[in-house]
Amino acid sequence: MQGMKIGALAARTGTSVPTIRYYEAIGLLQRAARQESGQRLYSSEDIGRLTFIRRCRDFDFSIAQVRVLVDLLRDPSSTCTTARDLAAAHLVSVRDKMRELRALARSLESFVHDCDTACGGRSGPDCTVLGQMRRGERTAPPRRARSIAAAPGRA
Amino acid sequence: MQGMKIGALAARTGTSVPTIRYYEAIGLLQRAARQESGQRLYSSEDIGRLTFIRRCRDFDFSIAQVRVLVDLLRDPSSTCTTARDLAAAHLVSVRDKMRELRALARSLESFVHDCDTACGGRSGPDCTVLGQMRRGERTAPPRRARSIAAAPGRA
DNA sequence: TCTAGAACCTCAAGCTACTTGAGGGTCAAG
DNA sequence: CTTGACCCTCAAGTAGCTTGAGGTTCTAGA
Repeated sequence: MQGMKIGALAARTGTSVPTIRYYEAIGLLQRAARQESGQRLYSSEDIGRLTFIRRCRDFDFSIAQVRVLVDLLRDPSSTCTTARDLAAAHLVSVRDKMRELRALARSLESFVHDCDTACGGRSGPDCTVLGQMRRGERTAPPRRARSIAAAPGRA
Repeated sequence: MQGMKIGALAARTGTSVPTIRYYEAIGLLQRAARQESGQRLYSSEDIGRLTFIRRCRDFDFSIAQVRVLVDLLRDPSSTCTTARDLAAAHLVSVRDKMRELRALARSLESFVHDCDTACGGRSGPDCTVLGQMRRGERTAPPRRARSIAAAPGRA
Protein backbone atom coordinates (compact mmCIF):
# COMPACT_ATOMS: atom_id res chain seq x y z
CA MET A 1 0.00 0.00 0.00
CA GLN A 2 1.72 3.14 -1.20
CA GLY A 3 -0.67 5.72 0.15
CA MET A 4 -3.63 5.62 2.48
CA LYS A 5 -5.85 8.55 3.24
CA ILE A 6 -6.46 9.93 6.67
CA GLY A 7 -9.66 7.98 7.25
CA ALA A 8 -7.92 4.69 6.58
CA LEU A 9 -5.05 5.59 8.90
CA ALA A 10 -7.57 6.54 11.55
CA ALA A 11 -9.31 3.17 11.24
CA ARG A 12 -6.01 1.31 11.34
CA THR A 13 -4.76 2.99 14.47
CA GLY A 14 -7.95 3.58 16.37
CA THR A 15 -7.49 7.33 16.27
CA SER A 16 -10.07 9.90 15.26
CA VAL A 17 -9.44 11.87 12.10
CA PRO A 18 -9.40 15.26 13.86
CA THR A 19 -6.89 13.89 16.36
CA ILE A 20 -4.50 12.93 13.59
CA ARG A 21 -4.76 16.40 12.14
CA TYR A 22 -4.27 17.79 15.62
CA TYR A 23 -1.10 15.76 16.12
CA GLU A 24 0.21 17.12 12.87
CA ALA A 25 -0.69 20.66 13.84
CA ILE A 26 1.27 20.46 17.09
CA GLY A 27 4.21 18.81 15.38
CA LEU A 28 3.87 15.44 17.07
CA LEU A 29 3.42 13.87 13.65
CA GLN A 30 5.46 15.41 10.89
CA ARG A 31 3.54 17.08 8.11
CA ALA A 32 2.01 14.40 5.93
CA ALA A 33 2.59 14.14 2.19
CA ARG A 34 -0.28 15.54 0.14
CA GLN A 35 -2.03 14.75 -3.05
CA GLU A 36 -2.33 17.57 -5.52
CA SER A 37 -5.78 18.19 -4.20
CA GLY A 38 -4.35 18.71 -0.73
CA GLN A 39 -5.55 15.47 0.83
CA ARG A 40 -3.07 13.79 3.16
CA LEU A 41 -1.35 10.57 2.15
CA TYR A 42 0.22 8.15 4.59
CA SER A 43 2.65 5.27 4.24
CA SER A 44 2.88 2.09 6.29
CA GLU A 45 5.70 3.72 8.20
CA ASP A 46 3.24 6.37 9.34
CA ILE A 47 1.08 3.60 10.77
CA GLY A 48 3.98 2.61 12.99
CA ARG A 49 4.62 6.13 14.14
CA LEU A 50 1.02 6.82 15.01
CA THR A 51 0.56 3.44 16.64
CA PHE A 52 3.53 4.19 18.84
CA ILE A 53 2.08 7.54 19.82
CA ARG A 54 -1.28 5.99 20.63
CA ARG A 55 0.31 3.34 22.81
CA CYS A 56 2.22 5.99 24.67
CA ARG A 57 -1.01 7.87 25.24
CA ASP A 58 -2.65 4.66 26.44
CA PHE A 59 0.12 4.52 28.99
CA ASP A 60 -1.10 7.98 29.89
CA PHE A 61 2.14 9.72 29.01
CA SER A 62 1.54 13.40 28.38
CA ILE A 63 2.01 14.84 24.93
CA ALA A 64 5.28 16.40 26.10
CA GLN A 65 6.50 13.01 27.28
CA VAL A 66 5.38 11.37 24.06
CA ARG A 67 7.46 13.92 22.20
CA VAL A 68 10.50 12.75 24.13
CA LEU A 69 9.70 9.10 23.47
CA VAL A 70 9.13 9.70 19.77
CA ASP A 71 12.49 11.43 19.55
CA LEU A 72 14.14 8.53 21.40
CA LEU A 73 12.75 6.14 18.89
CA ARG A 74 14.46 7.81 15.98
CA ASP A 75 17.71 8.87 17.63
CA PRO A 76 20.36 6.11 17.40
CA SER A 77 22.56 7.87 19.94
CA SER A 78 19.83 7.78 22.57
CA THR A 79 19.43 5.29 25.37
CA CYS A 80 16.38 3.30 26.28
CA THR A 81 17.14 4.18 29.89
CA THR A 82 15.47 7.51 29.32
CA ALA A 83 12.23 5.73 28.48
CA ARG A 84 12.58 3.52 31.50
CA ASP A 85 13.08 6.51 33.78
CA LEU A 86 10.10 8.29 32.30
CA ALA A 87 7.95 5.25 32.89
CA ALA A 88 9.26 4.78 36.41
CA ALA A 89 8.52 8.40 37.33
CA HIS A 90 5.11 8.06 35.80
CA LEU A 91 4.46 4.93 37.79
CA VAL A 92 5.18 6.84 40.98
CA SER A 93 2.61 9.47 40.14
CA VAL A 94 0.05 6.84 39.17
CA ARG A 95 0.50 5.22 42.56
CA ASP A 96 0.14 8.58 44.26
CA LYS A 97 -3.07 9.15 42.39
CA MET A 98 -4.36 5.75 43.44
CA ARG A 99 -3.71 6.52 47.07
CA GLU A 100 -5.55 9.78 46.65
CA LEU A 101 -8.53 8.06 45.07
CA ARG A 102 -8.62 5.42 47.78
CA ALA A 103 -8.88 8.14 50.40
CA LEU A 104 -11.50 9.94 48.34
CA ALA A 105 -13.55 6.78 47.99
CA ARG A 106 -13.51 6.30 51.75
CA SER A 107 -14.73 9.85 52.27
CA LEU A 108 -17.50 9.39 49.75
CA GLU A 109 -18.54 6.15 51.36
CA SER A 110 -19.03 7.80 54.71
CA PHE A 111 -20.76 10.72 53.01
CA VAL A 112 -23.31 8.39 51.48
CA HIS A 113 -23.61 6.31 54.61
CA ASP A 114 -24.19 9.31 56.86
CA CYS A 115 -26.71 10.76 54.46
CA ASP A 116 -28.69 7.58 54.92
CA THR A 117 -28.28 7.12 58.66
CA ALA A 118 -27.46 10.42 60.34
CA CYS A 119 -29.67 12.61 58.19
CA GLY A 120 -32.09 10.44 56.29
CA GLY A 121 -33.87 12.61 53.81
CA ARG A 122 -34.22 16.00 55.43
CA SER A 123 -34.38 19.19 53.37
CA GLY A 124 -31.11 20.62 52.05
CA PRO A 125 -30.75 23.42 54.60
CA ASP A 126 -31.42 20.97 57.45
CA CYS A 127 -29.23 18.14 56.23
CA THR A 128 -26.65 17.27 58.85
CA VAL A 129 -24.06 16.16 56.34
CA LEU A 130 -24.29 19.28 54.21
CA GLY A 131 -24.27 21.36 57.37
CA GLN A 132 -21.01 19.78 58.39
CA MET A 133 -19.52 20.72 55.08
CA ARG A 134 -20.61 24.30 55.38
CA ARG A 135 -18.94 24.48 58.76
CA GLY A 136 -15.80 22.84 57.45
CA GLU A 137 -16.22 19.80 59.67
CA ARG A 138 -16.67 17.09 57.11
CA THR A 139 -13.56 16.85 55.00
CA ALA A 140 -12.19 14.95 52.06
CA PRO A 141 -8.54 14.56 51.08
CA PRO A 142 -7.46 17.80 49.41
CA ARG A 143 -7.06 17.41 45.70
CA ARG A 144 -3.55 17.76 44.40
CA ALA A 145 -1.78 16.53 41.32
CA ARG A 146 -3.80 16.68 38.16
CA SER A 147 -1.06 15.02 36.15
CA ILE A 148 -2.90 11.74 35.76
CA ALA A 149 -5.80 11.82 33.39
CA ALA A 150 -5.52 15.54 33.12
CA ALA A 151 -7.57 16.16 30.05
CA PRO A 152 -11.08 15.83 28.69
CA GLY A 153 -11.72 12.33 27.45
CA ARG A 154 -11.66 10.98 23.96
CA ALA A 155 -14.81 9.54 22.53
CA MET B 1 -16.55 41.07 61.85
CA GLN B 2 -18.86 43.00 59.53
CA GLY B 3 -16.70 42.93 56.41
CA MET B 4 -13.57 41.14 55.41
CA LYS B 5 -11.72 41.73 52.19
CA ILE B 6 -11.00 39.11 49.62
CA GLY B 7 -7.51 38.34 50.90
CA ALA B 8 -8.84 37.60 54.38
CA LEU B 9 -11.56 35.34 52.99
CA ALA B 10 -8.98 33.55 50.91
CA ALA B 11 -6.83 32.91 53.97
CA ARG B 12 -9.83 31.73 56.00
CA THR B 13 -10.99 29.24 53.44
CA GLY B 14 -7.74 28.11 51.89
CA THR B 15 -8.72 29.43 48.50
CA SER B 16 -6.65 31.60 46.21
CA VAL B 17 -7.83 35.13 45.58
CA PRO B 18 -8.16 34.65 41.81
CA THR B 19 -10.21 31.52 42.42
CA ILE B 20 -12.70 33.46 44.55
CA ARG B 21 -13.05 36.04 41.82
CA TYR B 22 -13.42 33.21 39.32
CA TYR B 23 -16.22 31.61 41.33
CA GLU B 24 -17.99 34.94 41.37
CA ALA B 25 -17.51 35.36 37.63
CA ILE B 26 -19.11 32.02 36.85
CA GLY B 27 -21.93 32.66 39.31
CA LEU B 28 -20.99 29.96 41.79
CA LEU B 29 -20.63 32.65 44.42
CA GLN B 30 -23.13 35.46 44.19
CA ARG B 31 -21.73 38.89 43.43
CA ALA B 32 -20.04 40.20 46.55
CA ALA B 33 -20.92 43.50 48.18
CA ARG B 34 -18.49 46.28 47.35
CA GLN B 35 -16.92 49.22 49.08
CA GLU B 36 -17.28 52.52 47.31
CA SER B 37 -13.84 51.96 45.90
CA GLY B 38 -15.00 48.74 44.33
CA GLN B 39 -13.22 46.32 46.66
CA ARG B 40 -15.20 43.24 47.62
CA LEU B 41 -16.56 42.86 51.14
CA TYR B 42 -17.53 39.52 52.66
CA SER B 43 -19.56 38.52 55.69
CA SER B 44 -19.14 35.51 57.93
CA GLU B 45 -21.97 33.91 56.01
CA ASP B 46 -19.82 34.09 52.92
CA ILE B 47 -17.18 32.11 54.76
CA GLY B 48 -19.69 29.33 55.18
CA ARG B 49 -20.71 29.38 51.56
CA LEU B 50 -17.17 29.29 50.24
CA THR B 51 -16.10 26.67 52.75
CA PHE B 52 -18.95 24.49 51.57
CA ILE B 53 -17.89 24.93 47.96
CA ARG B 54 -14.30 24.08 48.79
CA ARG B 55 -15.31 20.94 50.61
CA CYS B 56 -17.39 19.89 47.66
CA ARG B 57 -14.41 20.43 45.40
CA ASP B 58 -12.25 18.42 47.79
CA PHE B 59 -14.75 15.63 47.26
CA ASP B 60 -13.96 16.16 43.62
CA PHE B 61 -17.46 17.13 42.64
CA SER B 62 -17.46 19.06 39.39
CA ILE B 63 -18.41 22.70 39.33
CA ALA B 64 -21.74 21.73 37.79
CA GLN B 65 -22.37 19.31 40.64
CA VAL B 66 -21.32 21.88 43.20
CA ARG B 67 -23.89 24.22 41.72
CA VAL B 68 -26.55 21.62 42.42
CA LEU B 69 -25.31 21.08 45.95
CA VAL B 70 -25.16 24.80 46.67
CA ASP B 71 -28.74 25.16 45.50
CA LEU B 72 -29.79 22.23 47.68
CA LEU B 73 -28.29 23.93 50.67
CA ARG B 74 -30.50 26.97 50.31
CA ASP B 75 -33.71 25.37 49.08
CA PRO B 76 -35.95 24.29 51.97
CA SER B 77 -38.13 22.25 49.63
CA SER B 78 -35.18 20.13 48.52
CA THR B 79 -34.20 16.73 49.78
CA CYS B 80 -30.86 15.58 51.01
CA THR B 81 -31.41 12.44 48.98
CA THR B 82 -30.27 14.33 45.93
CA ALA B 83 -26.91 14.93 47.54
CA ARG B 84 -26.68 11.31 48.56
CA ASP B 85 -27.37 10.15 45.01
CA LEU B 86 -24.81 12.54 43.58
CA ALA B 87 -22.22 11.22 45.99
CA ALA B 88 -23.12 7.62 45.30
CA ALA B 89 -22.81 8.09 41.55
CA HIS B 90 -19.54 9.86 42.06
CA LEU B 91 -18.27 7.01 44.18
CA VAL B 92 -18.96 4.63 41.34
CA SER B 93 -16.87 6.66 38.94
CA VAL B 94 -14.08 6.99 41.48
CA ARG B 95 -13.97 3.23 41.81
CA ASP B 96 -13.92 2.87 38.04
CA LYS B 97 -11.01 5.23 37.87
CA MET B 98 -9.17 3.27 40.52
CA ARG B 99 -9.56 0.07 38.56
CA GLU B 100 -8.25 1.85 35.52
CA LEU B 101 -5.23 3.12 37.40
CA ARG B 102 -4.51 -0.28 38.87
CA ALA B 103 -4.37 -1.74 35.38
CA LEU B 104 -2.23 1.14 34.20
CA ALA B 105 0.19 0.67 37.07
CA ARG B 106 0.58 -3.00 36.18
CA SER B 107 1.36 -2.09 32.59
CA LEU B 108 3.90 0.47 33.66
CA GLU B 109 5.51 -2.00 36.01
CA SER B 110 6.11 -4.46 33.23
CA PHE B 111 7.27 -1.64 30.97
CA VAL B 112 9.93 -0.66 33.47
CA HIS B 113 10.80 -4.25 34.25
CA ASP B 114 11.21 -5.23 30.61
CA CYS B 115 13.27 -2.15 29.88
CA ASP B 116 15.69 -3.41 32.52
CA THR B 117 15.71 -7.07 31.63
CA ALA B 118 14.63 -7.60 28.05
CA CYS B 119 16.32 -4.57 26.58
CA GLY B 120 18.79 -3.22 29.08
CA GLY B 121 19.98 0.09 27.77
CA ARG B 122 20.09 -0.19 24.02
CA SER B 123 19.60 2.82 21.78
CA GLY B 124 16.09 4.09 21.21
CA PRO B 125 15.60 2.63 17.72
CA ASP B 126 16.87 -0.76 18.92
CA CYS B 127 14.96 -0.91 22.18
CA THR B 128 12.80 -3.99 22.28
CA VAL B 129 10.14 -2.40 24.43
CA LEU B 130 9.75 0.69 22.27
CA GLY B 131 9.75 -1.54 19.21
CA GLN B 132 6.85 -3.49 20.60
CA MET B 133 4.93 -0.29 21.05
CA ARG B 134 5.57 0.81 17.51
CA ARG B 135 4.23 -2.50 16.26
CA GLY B 136 1.23 -2.27 18.54
CA GLU B 137 2.24 -5.33 20.52
CA ARG B 138 2.78 -3.82 23.93
CA THR B 139 -0.45 -2.37 25.19
CA ALA B 140 -1.83 -0.49 28.14
CA PRO B 141 -5.47 -0.22 29.18
CA PRO B 142 -7.12 2.29 26.87
CA ARG B 143 -7.80 5.54 28.58
CA ARG B 144 -11.45 6.41 29.05
CA ALA B 145 -13.35 8.59 31.43
CA ARG B 146 -11.66 11.82 32.34
CA SER B 147 -14.32 12.74 34.84
CA ILE B 148 -12.11 12.26 37.88
CA ALA B 149 -9.47 14.86 38.41
CA ALA B 150 -10.14 16.32 35.03
CA ALA B 151 -8.50 19.67 35.42
CA PRO B 152 -5.14 21.33 36.00
CA GLY B 153 -4.21 21.34 39.66
CA ARG B 154 -4.45 24.13 42.14
CA ALA B 155 -1.30 25.41 43.71
C1' DT C 1 1.57 64.75 55.10
C1' DC C 2 3.82 62.10 52.08
C1' DT C 3 5.19 57.79 50.18
C1' DA C 4 6.36 52.95 49.49
C1' DG C 5 4.56 48.68 49.12
C1' DA C 6 0.95 45.46 49.88
C1' DA C 7 -3.39 44.43 48.37
C1' DC C 8 -7.04 45.30 45.43
C1' DC C 9 -9.41 45.95 40.64
C1' DT C 10 -10.67 44.40 35.58
C1' DC C 11 -10.00 42.21 31.48
C1' DA C 12 -7.46 38.80 28.48
C1' DA C 13 -4.95 34.96 27.53
C1' DG C 14 -2.79 30.41 28.75
C1' DC C 15 -2.87 25.56 30.19
C1' DT C 16 -4.22 20.01 28.48
C1' DA C 17 -5.64 17.25 24.72
C1' DC C 18 -8.67 17.11 22.08
C1' DT C 19 -13.70 17.72 20.07
C1' DT C 20 -17.10 20.19 17.52
C1' DG C 21 -18.78 23.24 14.08
C1' DA C 22 -18.89 26.21 10.04
C1' DG C 23 -18.20 26.58 5.37
C1' DG C 24 -16.51 24.57 1.56
C1' DG C 25 -13.63 21.30 -1.86
C1' DT C 26 -12.75 16.21 -3.77
C1' DC C 27 -13.70 11.67 -5.14
C1' DA C 28 -15.97 7.31 -6.47
C1' DA C 29 -20.10 5.04 -7.68
C1' DG C 30 -24.37 4.84 -10.12
C1' DC D 1 -23.83 14.35 -13.75
C1' DT D 2 -25.39 13.98 -9.37
C1' DT D 3 -25.20 12.23 -4.78
C1' DG D 4 -23.05 11.19 -0.68
C1' DA D 5 -18.98 9.87 1.69
C1' DC D 6 -14.80 11.79 2.68
C1' DC D 7 -11.50 15.42 2.73
C1' DC D 8 -9.81 20.43 3.71
C1' DT D 9 -8.89 24.74 6.86
C1' DC D 10 -9.73 27.70 10.37
C1' DA D 11 -12.06 28.97 14.90
C1' DA D 12 -14.04 28.15 19.07
C1' DG D 13 -15.45 25.18 22.97
C1' DT D 14 -14.40 21.96 26.98
C1' DA D 15 -12.79 22.16 32.82
C1' DG D 16 -11.10 24.81 36.31
C1' DC D 17 -8.53 27.53 37.30
C1' DT D 18 -3.67 30.37 36.86
C1' DT D 19 -0.92 34.07 35.15
C1' DG D 20 -0.07 38.52 33.31
C1' DA D 21 -0.79 43.32 32.04
C1' DG D 22 -1.97 47.66 33.40
C1' DG D 23 -3.91 50.43 36.79
C1' DT D 24 -6.25 51.92 41.55
C1' DT D 25 -6.65 51.88 46.72
C1' DC D 26 -5.31 51.21 51.25
C1' DT D 27 -2.23 51.32 55.16
C1' DA D 28 1.67 51.91 57.94
C1' DG D 29 5.82 54.20 58.80
C1' DA D 30 8.97 58.52 58.32
